[in-house]
Amino acid sequence: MSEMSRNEPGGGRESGDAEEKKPQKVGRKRDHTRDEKILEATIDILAESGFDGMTMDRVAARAQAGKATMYRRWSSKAELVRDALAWMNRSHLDLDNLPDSGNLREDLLLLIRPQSMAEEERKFRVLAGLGSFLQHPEFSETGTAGIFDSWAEANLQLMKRAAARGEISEYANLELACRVITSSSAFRGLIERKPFEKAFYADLLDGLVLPALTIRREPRSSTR
Amino acid sequence: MSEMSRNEPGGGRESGDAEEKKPQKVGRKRDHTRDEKILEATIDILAESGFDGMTMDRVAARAQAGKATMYRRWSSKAELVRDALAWMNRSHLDLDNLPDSGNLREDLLLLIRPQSMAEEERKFRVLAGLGSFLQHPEFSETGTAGIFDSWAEANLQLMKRAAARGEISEYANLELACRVITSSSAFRGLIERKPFEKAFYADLLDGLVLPALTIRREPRSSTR
DNA sequence: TAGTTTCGGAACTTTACAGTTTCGAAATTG
DNA sequence: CAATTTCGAAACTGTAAAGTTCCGAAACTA
Repeated sequence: MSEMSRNEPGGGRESGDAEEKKPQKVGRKRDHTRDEKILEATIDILAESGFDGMTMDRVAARAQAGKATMYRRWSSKAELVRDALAWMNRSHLDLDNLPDSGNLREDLLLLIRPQSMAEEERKFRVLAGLGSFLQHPEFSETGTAGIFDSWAEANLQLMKRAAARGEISEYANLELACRVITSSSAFRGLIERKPFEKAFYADLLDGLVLPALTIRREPRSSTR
Repeated sequence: MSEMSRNEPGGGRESGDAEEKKPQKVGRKRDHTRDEKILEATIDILAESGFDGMTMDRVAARAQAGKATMYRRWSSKAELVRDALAWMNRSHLDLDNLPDSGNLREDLLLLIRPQSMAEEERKFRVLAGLGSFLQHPEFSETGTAGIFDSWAEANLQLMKRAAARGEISEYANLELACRVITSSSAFRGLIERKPFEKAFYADLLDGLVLPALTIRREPRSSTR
């Protein structure tokens, strides 16, 4: 988040220099509830129409805001989108409250409840419509890391618990398995643009991931 | 390919109707070597700067062509890009001349020779920069199918041969394994934008795909 | 109350680029 | 040769959207 601040009453950090911009206290205060409304409208429109279809005028209209209000907070469309992505990804999976059924397959499936998947699909749609905006490396991480990393981390914890239970092989490459799950799901959602169905996910687990994790013998070492 | 034709000497298909446009033979002939130069410049710039960074003026300048020449062949930027993608994907993997070392792992690795991988990475860069242009379903297939499908098909044939040799389980889901290989590679190239190294590919094979394919017991049936 | 800053809304300016037209030169045909 | 169509190059047109400015009203401070 990098919003410009000018008439912020709370953030009065004392500056060492004398000629610094001291927090002015005169005038109407900035209404922070507008921020979220604008970010929400931004994500809404990104999900509907992608980056190119998202115009500042449309966002302003959707958020019932004036463009002056928007440009007082974000100096460009790129900055607004960057912050909107961060805002979208603020709700991570709750890593402290993961399913624990005693069975890895069940745990992995419980992770993708229909409710949370609707959210994720929306995020996918936003990402897919982002297009070449994701090109810029500075924004690429903001856009993707928030979604895939937290999911991969959750999967990894489930797998580690399964390993501790002796449910899967001690030789299994858990990080690789997690990457494959997220990669395959992302490819399906972002590139193929197919809906994320439970059957697809179950096939991926049963046909490839779980068999590989439960293999008994040591895998061949990689060639480097 | 859907280029407009007007002064084409060769394509004189006799028209049944009397008032049809008959192939005129007068005037300077169209120089077909310009087509390829323009398509090449298009792909060049797409790889460098993505769809948004590719302007018709830039392509014209790079190809040493006039814009009139371009619009005589393609009626819009979208058409030009579509044909350029098809042109880029004209060199498929040679499915009739696949490696056959007698070992699946070796075959799969032989498929990604460094030389062909440089080509593929370039294609990945083009696709990544295509962004929201890929949104349009009509072009999505042109863009992705040419790259991933032929590769997945080659992998599938190698796996089928390995299955015939008894090298991998009869229960293995070969199509799924191929999809996972292409998906993971595409995610790495398109989303993470990391280089496609042989070590990554070998890890994927050794850590996940080959173990899953060589599993002995029947996998759990998928939940639908 | 006077001064300042916010608000939504709308008009405005600027810029980038797709697509069109024009130009003189070169090919091609009859 | 004359007519026609191509070529590269450049000028031109139209439009969409980013970014700016102005407006009257509201909120806040001193």
